[in-house]
Order: sequence, then structure tokens, then C-alpha cells
Amino acid sequence: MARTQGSHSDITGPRVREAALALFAQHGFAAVSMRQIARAVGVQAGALYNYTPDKQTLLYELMRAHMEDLLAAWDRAAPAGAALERLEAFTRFHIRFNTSRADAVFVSYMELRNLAPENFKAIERLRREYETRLESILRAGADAGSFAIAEPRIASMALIAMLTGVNTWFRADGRLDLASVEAIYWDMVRKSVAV
Amino acid sequence: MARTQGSHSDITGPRVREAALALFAQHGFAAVSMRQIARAVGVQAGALYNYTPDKQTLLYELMRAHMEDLLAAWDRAAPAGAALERLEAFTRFHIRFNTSRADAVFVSYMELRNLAPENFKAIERLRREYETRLESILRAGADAGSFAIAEPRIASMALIAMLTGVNTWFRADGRLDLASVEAIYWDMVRKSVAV
DNA sequence: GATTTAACTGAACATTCGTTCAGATCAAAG
DNA sequence: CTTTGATCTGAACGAATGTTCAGTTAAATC
Repeated sequence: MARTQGSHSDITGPRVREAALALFAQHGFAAVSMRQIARAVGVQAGALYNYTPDKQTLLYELMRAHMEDLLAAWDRAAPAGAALERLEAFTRFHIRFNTSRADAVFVSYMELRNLAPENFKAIERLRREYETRLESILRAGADAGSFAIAEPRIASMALIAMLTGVNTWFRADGRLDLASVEAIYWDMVRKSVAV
Repeated sequence: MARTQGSHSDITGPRVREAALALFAQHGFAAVSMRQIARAVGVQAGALYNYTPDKQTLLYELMRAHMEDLLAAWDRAAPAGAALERLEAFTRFHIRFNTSRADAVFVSYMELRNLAPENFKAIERLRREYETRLESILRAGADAGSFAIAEPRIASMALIAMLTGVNTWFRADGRLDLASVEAIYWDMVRKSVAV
């Protein structure tokens, strides 16, 4: 038995996913060919099929991995305590996590319509789970009387849309650093749910 | 000279654009073929080239028309007066206009990366113009002391992202009607910029 | 140094793509 | 009724698509 571990596949596999993610983000899933991905990795197109059964599954696995990373990272970072502190933590976490993985965020939102139905359902469930994390915070704050929110579910969608929007304009080498961006958005979030 | 006006082209032309818009919104520009569009219209693929020089221009013209409609509609609807009233008008207008043209909004955001560079620049200019309309309102309110906004440009991006997010969940036959949605969002917008 | 086999190549498969164009169609103008 | 030309068909073009697979390569094991 030869080349059981630590072989090329440990290197090529991640590189396939990295290249696919970058290309999907730049040109879109449908506009990127398996040959383009292979060229970026430095192999022939056929070699990609050692790492994914097909193009569709490659997309799905990228999105699933991203959504599960997102949930796991938040569950690790989420503090206990008052709703206001939890909301601030969520706001800053969302901005930091999403700006640090712009390609994955972009693909996970833009390519939903290119998922096969069963894959779409799985990703939507994960997305919904994340939204519910914020919704719970808003409900807790509303129940405690520290937030004024008529519709917690809709407010959570509104806030997530606002926060994710940072990705459309933020550049790491721009005028504002992440700390300033966090402060600006937290100020708006805090006030928007204030009593 | 025969069939100079009021002929098939007055009917087929709009139908081509309608079919293309709906298909682009559903499957994405790159995933939709000229033959699919032709089938939806009820003609052969070759006939489409009486109405667009190529697929790229078809996409560009759809996006350009949408952005110019948006700007013209706002400029007609925009009231004079205090910043707070102008901001409320903008909030309600944005929600109403965007939910009434979900396909065009979706395509105009999602397919930016499929535009040829010069077309991209033209659409980006129009988008920037619209963002500046809101930014001006925020600056006026900040100068007058009625808003507390450190970064008007960024606040305008944040608010537009939040408002456009309505399209991801709003359904005309859902639990909430548009008036309720407008009220919920206006409440959040108003508070987020409050002193 | 011989053997094993994971990893990859390179060619091939049937489809589909955007676009072109000669010719058919047919409603309106003369 | 004849002419005109806008409109559309139907076939064709080369290029590109996702995927398969027999065969080559070479690193790790014995």
C-alpha cells in the first residue's frame, strides 16, 4: 500500500476548494468551468473528480462548510448576559466574521439558486438557524423591556441584511478600519432597537 | 414599405425583455440560454437578434432601464422639506418600488459581475447616483442637528442594504401587507439615525 | 529493487452554447 | 394585384460544456 496519508490529495483537495470558491465568487458558479478550476489548481479537469463527485456537490460542500463554520464560530463567541451585550457581540461578530470570508459569504448568498433542491433545503435550514440566533436575542430584549421591537423575526432579517451589506463596500486597506466600522454599525443597530 | 409601425416587433420586443428578466432572475444570466428565452417568447433563437445585438447587451439594457426607472421614480416622488420627512419618504418609496420589481432588483444586483467592464461602469454610476440621493438627506439632517450620523456615506449604504433586504422575504400574499412592512422599517430607520 | 496503488493525464463522449444567415412568410403600401 | 421589406425560421458554425476512463507516473512500502 503506497501513499496512504500526507500525499498530494491532502494538498490538492483544499486547493481545489480554494480555487473553486475564488472563481465562483468572481464569475459565478454557472460561468466557471471545471477546466478553469483545474487550470487554477494546476491539474487537468479529470483530476478534480478525485475530490468531488460533480460540480454541483463541489458548490454545495463549499456553502455547507461556510454555514457550519459560521454557526460554530458564533456559538463559540456568543456571550451570556443581558440582551444588549449579546446584541453588541452579535453585531461585532457578524461584521468581523463576514468581512474575513468575503468570497464564501458572497457565494453562499448568490448561488442559492444554482443548488439542487435537496441541497438548497439543507443550506436554507442552516441560514435559518443563524437568523434564529439573532431573533432569540431580540425576543429576549423585547421581553425584558430593553428593546422596542414589534416583529423580532423581521427585525432580525433587517439587521442581518444591514450588517452583511458591509461586505459590498468594505476594503481592508480603505479609510476605515474594522474597529471603526464595528462602532458605526453598532451605534445604528443599538439605536434601531432602542425603546 | 411594409409593416413600419405597430407590427410584431412592438409586441415581441417587450416580450423578449420580460422573458429574459424573469429567466435571468430565476436561474442567473450565465445559466440561461438564448434558446430558453426564445422558447419562452415563442420564437426561434435567431429571431432574438432582431431585438438585441447580443446576450450581453440584453442584460445591460435590462439593468440600465431598471436603474433609470428607479432614479426617475424617486426624483418624481421626493418631497422637499425637513430631513426627517425626506428620509421617511425615501424609506417608504424604496420598499414600495423595490418590492414591486423584485426580478429587476435581483438581476441588477446579482448580475453585476456578468457585465462587460464598460457596462459595469455605467450601471455602477447609476447605482452610486441613487445612493447619493439618500446620502444627501442624511447629511442635511446631520447638519441641521436632527440626525446623529458620524459617516453619512456609510449610513446610507447600511440603510439601503437593510431596506433592499425586504425583497428576500416579503411576499405579497404573506402575513404582513406593505403598509405594515413600511411602518416596521421606518421605525427602525428613524431610530437608527436619531440623536 | 520490486511491488503496489493513489494521483493524475489526455483523449474522448454527447450536448449545448452564442451567433450568423440564406431563404420563407406575409401584412401593408402602391 | 404586385411589390416591398420587416419578421421570423431552420439549419449550420466552431467552440466549449460536464463527465468518464484506460493508461501513465511516481511515491511509499516491503
